[in-house]
Amino acid sequence: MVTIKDIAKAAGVSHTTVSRALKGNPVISPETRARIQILAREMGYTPSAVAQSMRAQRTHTVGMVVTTIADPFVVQVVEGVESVARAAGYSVLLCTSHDDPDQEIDVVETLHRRRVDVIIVTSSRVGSLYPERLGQLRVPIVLINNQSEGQYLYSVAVDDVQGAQLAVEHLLKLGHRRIGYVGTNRRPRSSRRRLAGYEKALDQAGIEPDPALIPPPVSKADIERGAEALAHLLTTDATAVFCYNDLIAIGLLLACRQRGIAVPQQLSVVGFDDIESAQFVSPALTTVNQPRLQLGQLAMRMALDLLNRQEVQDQLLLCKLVVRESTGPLKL
Amino acid sequence: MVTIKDIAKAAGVSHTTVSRALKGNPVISPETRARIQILAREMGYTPSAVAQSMRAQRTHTVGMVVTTIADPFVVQVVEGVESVARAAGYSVLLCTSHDDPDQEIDVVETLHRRRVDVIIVTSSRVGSLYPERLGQLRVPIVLINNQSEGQYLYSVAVDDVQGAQLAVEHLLKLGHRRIGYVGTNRRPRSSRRRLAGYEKALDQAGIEPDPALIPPPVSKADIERGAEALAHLLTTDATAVFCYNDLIAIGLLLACRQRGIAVPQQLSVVGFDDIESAQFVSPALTTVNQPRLQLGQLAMRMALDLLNRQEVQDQLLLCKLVVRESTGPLKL
DNA sequence: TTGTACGCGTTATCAA
DNA sequence: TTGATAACGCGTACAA
Repeated sequence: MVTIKDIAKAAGVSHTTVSRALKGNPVISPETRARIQILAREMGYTPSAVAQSMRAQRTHTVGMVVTTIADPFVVQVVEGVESVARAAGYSVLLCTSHDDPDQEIDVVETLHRRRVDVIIVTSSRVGSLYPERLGQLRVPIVLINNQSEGQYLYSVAVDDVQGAQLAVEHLLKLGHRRIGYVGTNRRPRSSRRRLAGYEKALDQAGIEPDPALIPPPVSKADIERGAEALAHLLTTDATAVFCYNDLIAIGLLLACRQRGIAVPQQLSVVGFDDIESAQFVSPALTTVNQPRLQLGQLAMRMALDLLNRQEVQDQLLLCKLVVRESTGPLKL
Repeated sequence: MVTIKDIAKAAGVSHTTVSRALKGNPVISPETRARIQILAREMGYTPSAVAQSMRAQRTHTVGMVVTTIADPFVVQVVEGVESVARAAGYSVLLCTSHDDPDQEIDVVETLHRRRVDVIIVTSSRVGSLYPERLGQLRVPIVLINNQSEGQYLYSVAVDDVQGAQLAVEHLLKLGHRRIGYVGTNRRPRSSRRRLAGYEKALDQAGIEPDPALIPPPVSKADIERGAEALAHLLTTDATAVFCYNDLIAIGLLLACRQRGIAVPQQLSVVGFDDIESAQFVSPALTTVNQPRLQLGQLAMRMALDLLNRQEVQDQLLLCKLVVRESTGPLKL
């Protein structure tokens, strides 16, 4: 690996001069600067970011912790983070926690060991776990859609309440009155919030929420959760259902097809997330779009602000309703 | 940030002793070792990977270059790489090239500057671009499903020919004789290979390939490409079609629904990749499964072998056929 | 058993 | 305009 010392030797100057010449320091004479720059190119020199980090006590690296990359939600968030990061000269260290608090702590330690300048975590549970350790680390942490309260933390999140309201108001406008909600206990906090939005919308329409229309959450893969929730709802008089996310909604749709239940004629279905598959299922899924790319971009911008010692404020992003074919007017 | 020197000062020993104590060097007396380890924990010490990299001339970092994370294909490959990497004590720097050769070169330079130990690139075009520079870098590069030939490079790929053969043989077994192929020019190399597999399967069945059944590739988003290809095929007597990938196949399926063409009764459709949406579309898509997770794992293992100066050999992975509902027997 | 000194590659400070 | 030196944090050869 060629270093500035190698170049210095070849040019017959000190490595200090080389360093200055390469960064265009005006104190170096134009001729030597040019000579050294050419030499550096010829020798295939690339400055060592490791040494620079060592010296500057800054790595220009952001640690990104996700539950799993396989989650269609996560993908675009990462994309948003990466694009903003790279534009600002930062690189992204990607780690997965597999939704396991222990692994989440483990990767946060790894990232700290690697001296990342800032950490971004999606759907975290880390906050409540060990605040004293976070205090020790002194690494700013930005949470995306975090599932836990905590100090030392900054956050960017989607407005779950507002999104859920959009979904349920849409169903109400179509004439539905008996509307179910299928939650999850794998994301307790946002599931509670979407439930709150659901109840708020019903409340504003003067409808009393009916616990019978809310199948108790079970810990299962989302697709099966949807099928199972359908079985429960069929024992009720529900004419529409709002699901915690698209995968659950898709599982429910597939179960409808198996059981010969017409969507939306017999049952209207709304999801949440707007993942890619939502537009391809049949009928295409009406859902609530989370601005995922924006979520990632905003998180990274907030991270940059933190690094520049700017004031930052927690952000709440609004969702948009995407009406497709899985919802229709109430049939009497 | 607390360093071994801080601990040394607090313990009244030299930083050398601290260093040795913390890595359990048996030359240190058990009492001082214990004392120092406790002290280190209390002070919240984490060794600096930056300094360690500096000293060891090794970063234990792998650079991963993908076209875009949004590609459902890429996701699992990254997952495979990350899991093997982390198990081996490596971290992953993730970069996107957006399928732009310039950006691809740019990120490779960035990764080199950061002194990653090895680089993994998916669907690369980098190989042919600047072999002399790659020779300078001296960073081993592992390519996944690469689209270009080149030296200094190691590769892991899926057997496109075999996968395509599986798909077409399946259609032949169902009685189809007039089978179309919808390729792409965005992945020229693997599209050519899948075409080769298609032709090979036909050949073995004693069928002459008919160029009329192969809509000329156009540079468009995959979904539209599928719709457009269907329009072309409807002017022929094709009874089945094999698509370069699932997104094209899904686009074709959606177009069929719009035009009222029954799948598989009037047209059998096969995709390639087995992305998540393939199981959710209606009818569920018969497709060729690429072992994506394995692809990523294998690439990272090969990377580790390279770092340990072991012999490595380019690998070709076999695909599996996944029969769902979009293919059926030829109707006479 | 412990400590001293040095180097990894870069940049800032001070001196010439 | 250029150079010598030190420092970032760690690990190791060598000395005590």
